[in-house]
Amino acid sequence: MEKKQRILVVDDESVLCDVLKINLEYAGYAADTVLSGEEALQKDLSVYDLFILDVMMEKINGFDLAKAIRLNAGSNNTPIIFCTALDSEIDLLKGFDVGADDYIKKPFSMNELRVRVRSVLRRYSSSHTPRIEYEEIVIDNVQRYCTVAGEEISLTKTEFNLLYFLMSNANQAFTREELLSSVWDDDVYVVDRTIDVNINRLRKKLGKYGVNIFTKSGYGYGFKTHD
Amino acid sequence: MEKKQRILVVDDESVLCDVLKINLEYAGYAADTVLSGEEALQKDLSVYDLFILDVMMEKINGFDLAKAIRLNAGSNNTPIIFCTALDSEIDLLKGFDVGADDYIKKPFSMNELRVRVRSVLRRYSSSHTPRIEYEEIVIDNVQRYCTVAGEEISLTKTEFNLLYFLMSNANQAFTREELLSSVWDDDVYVVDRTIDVNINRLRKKLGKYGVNIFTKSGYGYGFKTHD
DNA sequence: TAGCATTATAACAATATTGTAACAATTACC
DNA sequence: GGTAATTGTTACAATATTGTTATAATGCTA
Repeated sequence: MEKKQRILVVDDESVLCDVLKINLEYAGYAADTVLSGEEALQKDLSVYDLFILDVMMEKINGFDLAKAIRLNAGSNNTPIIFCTALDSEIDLLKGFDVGADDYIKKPFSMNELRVRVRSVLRRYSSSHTPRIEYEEIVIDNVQRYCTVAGEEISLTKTEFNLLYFLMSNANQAFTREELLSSVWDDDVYVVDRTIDVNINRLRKKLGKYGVNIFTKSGYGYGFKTHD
Repeated sequence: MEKKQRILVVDDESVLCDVLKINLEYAGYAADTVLSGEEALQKDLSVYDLFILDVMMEKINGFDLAKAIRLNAGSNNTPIIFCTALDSEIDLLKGFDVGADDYIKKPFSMNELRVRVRSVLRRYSSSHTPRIEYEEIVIDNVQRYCTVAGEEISLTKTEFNLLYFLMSNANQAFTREELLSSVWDDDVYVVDRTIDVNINRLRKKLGKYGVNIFTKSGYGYGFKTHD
């Protein structure tokens, strides 16, 4: 089991903290929450892989907290996602050189959040799981090969990325939109049926394990490791 | 017409209860009031979307009541706003791991209260819960699975959304109109008997738990977690 | 309990979604 | 530059889902 990535959520609304914590943990991260910038600064910031900060908080606001995080040797490179309720704050954010890696406007859905978090972490963390195995499938992200029952199957880049993503997030269903934003580059636009085609290609190449890629009709796809 | 959100006010001052009730109802919520924690615990807590608790009450104080609410399966995620007269209690609240979602200091204006209530309710949405369980039924919005007694039952998109909605608002009856506007896309028009058919399909797939979907003749449907 | 209203259910039709092959566009590689 | 591999798109076939209707069953009220 891979080491979970740690996320610190700083928001003064404890409901939102709870909901975020539940959802992030469900998505496979280790999440801590604190209700203020002061509390955040008492923590050991170096252990986190991502910060999610509310912009508008009493005393220390999100911007100032971000600055403090940037000054801390152990966290000066850690990505930050801001939550904001107001458009005016977004403008501020963009102008502001505080190192916002992304922002998300309240109210947001948990799906949206998961996509952002994953995408930011993917950009920043070099620590991907190098190798994932499921039964006879081995997918190795360092050497970039995939074997099924010892035999190498040649996957194209897209197929590889898709399978790697699905397998590293096994037993979750993803919408086509989520897959697009998680597997494809941010700046390309492809129609969502493209995913179906790539799923189809993957299934064929996976042979008897093709059925492990499941379809949720009306929703999307996923990789299952059990029935 | 959207279903009104229900609020339970627990305060031992009956004048304050009345004032709160009038104001909350005026603001468009359905408000019930009780004068003690004991009375509160006799209610079906699962129908409420928010609790407003006085901290200082005889016998069961607000903190203990909150703990009880958190232990109840149907209300363990429901937000709580505490009312308190003393600063010392606020400090306690912050330190206390009871899941206070907000607090408001007495005396407060009705405006203040409405702002808090709206903000907490807006942030919190039951649809954010990744996973709901009731006895042997598990419905998981991340994996998009529904299992009954460990066995996956395959639900279509509509069936899934319907069950998820009913279970996340358990023990409430919804009219067909409400279900249409909550579960179906806004831009589709379907006749309301369609809901009966989908309810019927769900009941079949739920097997012995089919009876948990109750019919309120002349009104609509709901999901009950007890008799 | 009769009579009306409402709901349950099955069967069917209409729609929507997905699978797949073929092709075109793009990229990678000698 | 030419060739092969990759990738995205489209079209159409195959499935699956969804809504509607008709009729049976049940519930409600006087």
